[in-house]
Amino acid sequence: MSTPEELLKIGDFARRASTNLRTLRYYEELGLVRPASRSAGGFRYYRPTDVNRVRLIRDLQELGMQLEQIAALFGPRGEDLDRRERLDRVQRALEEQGRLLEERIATLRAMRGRVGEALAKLEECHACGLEPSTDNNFCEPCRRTLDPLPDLLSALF
Amino acid sequence: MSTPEELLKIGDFARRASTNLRTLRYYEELGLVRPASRSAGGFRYYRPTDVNRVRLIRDLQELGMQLEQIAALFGPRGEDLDRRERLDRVQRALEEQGRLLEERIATLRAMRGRVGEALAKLEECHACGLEPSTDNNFCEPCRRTLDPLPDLLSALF
DNA sequence: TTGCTCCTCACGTCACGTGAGGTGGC
DNA sequence: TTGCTCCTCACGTCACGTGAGGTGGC
Repeated sequence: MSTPEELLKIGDFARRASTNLRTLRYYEELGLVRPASRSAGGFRYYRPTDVNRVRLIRDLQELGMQLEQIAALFGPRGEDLDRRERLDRVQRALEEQGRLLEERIATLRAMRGRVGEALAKLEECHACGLEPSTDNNFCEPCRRTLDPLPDLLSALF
Repeated sequence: MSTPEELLKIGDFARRASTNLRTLRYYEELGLVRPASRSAGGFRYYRPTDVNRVRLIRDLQELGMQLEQIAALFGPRGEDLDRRERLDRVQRALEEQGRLLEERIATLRAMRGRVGEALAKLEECHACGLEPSTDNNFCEPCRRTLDPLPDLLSALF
């Protein structure tokens, strides 16, 4: 016999999923995460394994996806899919997430590189005694090297 | 003589900054990016170097910062800061961005690892002939190994 | 003068935040 | 019965999106 998982009230479920009641009710409205059942009084009861679903939704949001896109990625969740369809759909969703992750990691690494360069240049600025003048507003371009500043310094000066 | 940078109308400026008019006007409302001047008829004119500022704002938003936090990170931008204060403020902003980047990259890498594991398990599923039953709803737990599914598969099945 | 760009309201939207007022469950 | 959790509206917010109706600039 499979252990019949204990259902959770929305508060406990929200805690396990690191989210809150409002968000869960909104996800339900969009059909993203539905409680397994309701009590006679209207209380929502959730399957513990569905916390994984909530966490995945949040992760995909962080990757820049809108809730409607996420719903489309998940596709219908009925019983009316056969084994093959189900496996294929899951694989496509995972591959899509993988693509988004690779892109994101690449751009963040590039950003990190630029931050490093800006900090290095800033070291030089500490050592340099020249004052910014109206001639080179906020030290742009650099009076010492006459080069333009790294973009990040240009943004922050 | 320093080349007096040509000022840009909001449309050209938006194109260079990969954004749009509404966003720039909203940033102005919040005091984040102000046009260098206005024409008699009210047209905004921007300094080309300020595209760096706009791009930085967008990058920080992608890292999860709100516009008010970004404004605070930037601090006041008046002429009334001395050289040392200015350099220190810029350094703090860059270091903060660096921290956010490291955190973000680490969590994205972890996510990528989990996607890889899920895809590997899915390969096994393709090879496995067992049908999901009501006993193991959507193959959870796995009927072959009796292990729980990777969280991502649990979320997607 | 014509066409394109820009202007200022101002209402709409997405993903929730935050009460108000009321009821369910151990 | 008491206290805590939950319920459903419903209005508010952040960061813009999207016209409406009008004017500026080469």
